[in-house]
Amino acid sequence: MSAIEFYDTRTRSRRAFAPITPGHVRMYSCGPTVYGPPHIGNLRSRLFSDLLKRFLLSEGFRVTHVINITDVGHLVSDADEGEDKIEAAARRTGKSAEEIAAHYTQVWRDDGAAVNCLPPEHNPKATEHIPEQIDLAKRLEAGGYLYRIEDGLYFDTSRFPRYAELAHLDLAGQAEGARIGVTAGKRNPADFAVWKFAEAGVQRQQEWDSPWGRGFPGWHLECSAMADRYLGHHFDIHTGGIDLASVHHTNEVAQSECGYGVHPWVEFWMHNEFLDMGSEKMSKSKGNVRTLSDLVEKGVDPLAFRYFFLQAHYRQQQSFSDEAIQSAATGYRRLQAVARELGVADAAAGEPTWGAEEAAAVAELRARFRAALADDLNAPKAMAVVWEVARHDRLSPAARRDLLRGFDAVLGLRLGEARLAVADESGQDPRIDGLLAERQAAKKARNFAEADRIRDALKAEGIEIVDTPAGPEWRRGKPA
RNA sequence: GGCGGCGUGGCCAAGUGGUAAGGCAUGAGCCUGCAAAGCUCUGACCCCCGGUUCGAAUCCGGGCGCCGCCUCCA
Repeated sequence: MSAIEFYDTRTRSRRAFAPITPGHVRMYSCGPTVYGPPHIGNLRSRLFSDLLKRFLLSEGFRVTHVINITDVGHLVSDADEGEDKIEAAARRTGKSAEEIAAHYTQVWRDDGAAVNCLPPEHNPKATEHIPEQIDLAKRLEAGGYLYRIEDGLYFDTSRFPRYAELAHLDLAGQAEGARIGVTAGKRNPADFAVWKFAEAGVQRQQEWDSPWGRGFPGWHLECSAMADRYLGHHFDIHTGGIDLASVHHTNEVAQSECGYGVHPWVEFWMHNEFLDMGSEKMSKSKGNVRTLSDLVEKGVDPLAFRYFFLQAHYRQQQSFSDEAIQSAATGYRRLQAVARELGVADAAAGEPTWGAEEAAAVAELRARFRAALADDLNAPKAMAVVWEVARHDRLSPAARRDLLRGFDAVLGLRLGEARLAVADESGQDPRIDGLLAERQAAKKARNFAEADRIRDALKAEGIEIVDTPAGPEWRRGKPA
């Protein structure tokens, strides 16, 4: 078996992967800041970490996966100024910060479940780990990494020589650029807040006492503190969107390596690329973010989005468009049809038996599927193997069923399961079933005009009739 | 100004030195009362120009085009 290789952002290279503790992988994924609905780009990140986790599980590793919920401290704008996102949303809607956070945390969990992501072993909230964050800040203060200015406690990036390492930053070059805003009092442009002081006269909903006064933690602090709490000082994999590398992750590294005295803090940094939205580029300020619910409203099965995700490599920008998601939905539907016919989800099916020749073919396909994923998680290549099995005309149904079942443990497409999507159950509505019977009778009498009339009438209601070898079925889609 | 990525058939997308996976769509056929579904068949001068090589989509140089990050952002 070939070695597992993953691309690591820090070293900008693909390396053989092996967990620090044999047999046990510890990974951390940057989760949502819960001030608004997750969009499909966020979902790509979630799906990426889920695919990674499922693959590691299929390799026999025990996996401890942590995904944080950031429910405080993420500022609306520029470096370390502006309003806290959650406080801002609360003010805008008249709800409490807790209500906002609780609501969007639930949406995030529901979306993850809808696309069949495994729940993380730990899903810690920043507000429930304030002591851990204060502890880290104290460690940094003791090490002389912090300095205090008017609005908060800042990390002095010049004290950390490896600051630019993860994202390969050219700090001097950047400083010449016009886009770096400089907060008054900061020693270096890249310095960031570890603890922010509550402003006098401004009543925040979320603030805590600390050795430095009342306030709230800086955005990056919670990830370092919670990763440490659940995974220890040194762990295997940290994932997130590519945009997080240069600021958020860079700052996490600075805090963690200086605070906990480790290097490297994380063995593999894995970043997923963005969804390319083309002309309809998503922008929260423009209010045109696309969410999973938007897709569902258009009749797209959430798992069709998962299928869509699997069609491109995670480190490649993936073009999203209605046409692209619709073709994925079609492909997914067909794959499901095959899987159902094969009984992929039928628990009753016993251990398959096959001859030596077939066993060799099965082993070869299984090896290619596994090798594709071991090759820096090349999902599209693995999907090609899936289709090869789905359309194989020489393997026995039992062999194909067994292969697809094994593949799906990693893919998470719920292959072969009866899905209750928009439209599955037929035979549940007496009126429609009655009309269907009438149509059958008309067909039998070769009165096709009447048969088609019934079909058209139902279609006008958004109900589609499909004749199958087993008889007519109907399903309710969206009204045309 | 700095950092990084991409440009493969109508669309999405693998492939990083030996002459192009897969999905969707299109067209033709089979099936069907008609549809739908399903099945079979169907398509590529790999952005352009140079170079290296026995051999390049794959490496190098130069163009052109597109995108992301550096500021909250997956």
